[in-house]
Amino acid sequence: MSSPCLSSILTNANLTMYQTGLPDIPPQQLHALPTIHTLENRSYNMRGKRIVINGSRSSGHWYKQISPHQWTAEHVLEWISDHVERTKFDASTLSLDFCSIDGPNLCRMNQEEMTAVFGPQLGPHLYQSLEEYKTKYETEIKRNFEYRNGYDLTRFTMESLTTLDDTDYISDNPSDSECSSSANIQRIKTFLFSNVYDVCSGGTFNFMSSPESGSSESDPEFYPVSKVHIKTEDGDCRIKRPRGRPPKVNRGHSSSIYDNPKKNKHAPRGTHLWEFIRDILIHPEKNQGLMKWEDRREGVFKFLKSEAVAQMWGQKKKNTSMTYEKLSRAMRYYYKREILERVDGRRLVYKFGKNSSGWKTEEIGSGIGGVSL
DNA sequence: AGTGAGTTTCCTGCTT
DNA sequence: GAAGCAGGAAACTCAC
Repeated sequence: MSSPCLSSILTNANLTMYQTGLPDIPPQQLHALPTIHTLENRSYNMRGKRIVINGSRSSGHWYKQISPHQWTAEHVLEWISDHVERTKFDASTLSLDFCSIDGPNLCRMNQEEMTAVFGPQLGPHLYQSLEEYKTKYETEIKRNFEYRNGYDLTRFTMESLTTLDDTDYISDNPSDSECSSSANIQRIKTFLFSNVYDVCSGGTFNFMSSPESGSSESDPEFYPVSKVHIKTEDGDCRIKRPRGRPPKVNRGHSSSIYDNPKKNKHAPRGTHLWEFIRDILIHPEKNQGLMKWEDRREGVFKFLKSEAVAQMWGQKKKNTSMTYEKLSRAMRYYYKREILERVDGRRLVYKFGKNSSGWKTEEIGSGIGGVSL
């Protein structure tokens, strides 16, 4: 059975999935935008559980972020749609019967079956694409697990791992005697579940390919994800990420499409945050209601537009994800070095400390600190 | 290549 | 409840 409406169904499926109205943002900027990953809430089904994922980065290709074994029918539709679009294939010749197929069932199909379903032109193309996604996902997840837990998973397929039950004991680590088989399986399941469902806990990574290319030739990249919450019907279970800045992935691989083109993220000496703040205060032309002196002689000042100042600082450092929260953390580090002093009980108010310079009227007047009015 | 400085990016807990 | 503050932790870039 063929349908002339399939292409519109594919389009509708995509519209349904991507109706957030995200603008076209280059991947570098997408990577840096602070709020872009908080825009979507999504639901997936896995073994009868409804899972709501809040706050994953959106690329517009959700299926690429999930293992093919966990694709829903929507993801499969999205994936087919992508290939139909890319290959300029006539979607009207496709059978609608297979548009409700989900990832696990899709993964069970061999090349002949795919060709029979999707035709000799699209079938092999889809089969090859699916194999690529399966392989990459399995390899990376296993590698991450092995790296963190020391188990050798090479003899297991993704299917066998996701369907492990507690009677299977797969530890290859003889020193892991205290670890029961059940606990082991649970650990692996938890890890796989976390990876498959876009959960990042420090060393866990998300799977995504270039939104620009959208092609299977472009290698999907792993990158860290921030602030992901998972809810199940059993109750809210927020996955905690470890403290500290998440490690940057693909360190040293400058060819990555996600490498930020900015080279000098770190400000050159002489343009420290406190100096930037000071310059805003002493240069009225730079300070358009952003900050004000509370006590000029004492060096007490206040942020009037904290986020705007943070944005300016971010602009200077070529970091579009700068926020007042981050800026203020850097400000608080100045307390220890006595560049700033605490002003207790007053929000957005800071005071220059004894190790700061160039803000006093007499200094400015005599040109100390390289500042002139 | 190693190291330290100065952030940046997370977090939790508390206060306003 | 939101916003801000405080400070721990870890990772980052850059200068030396």
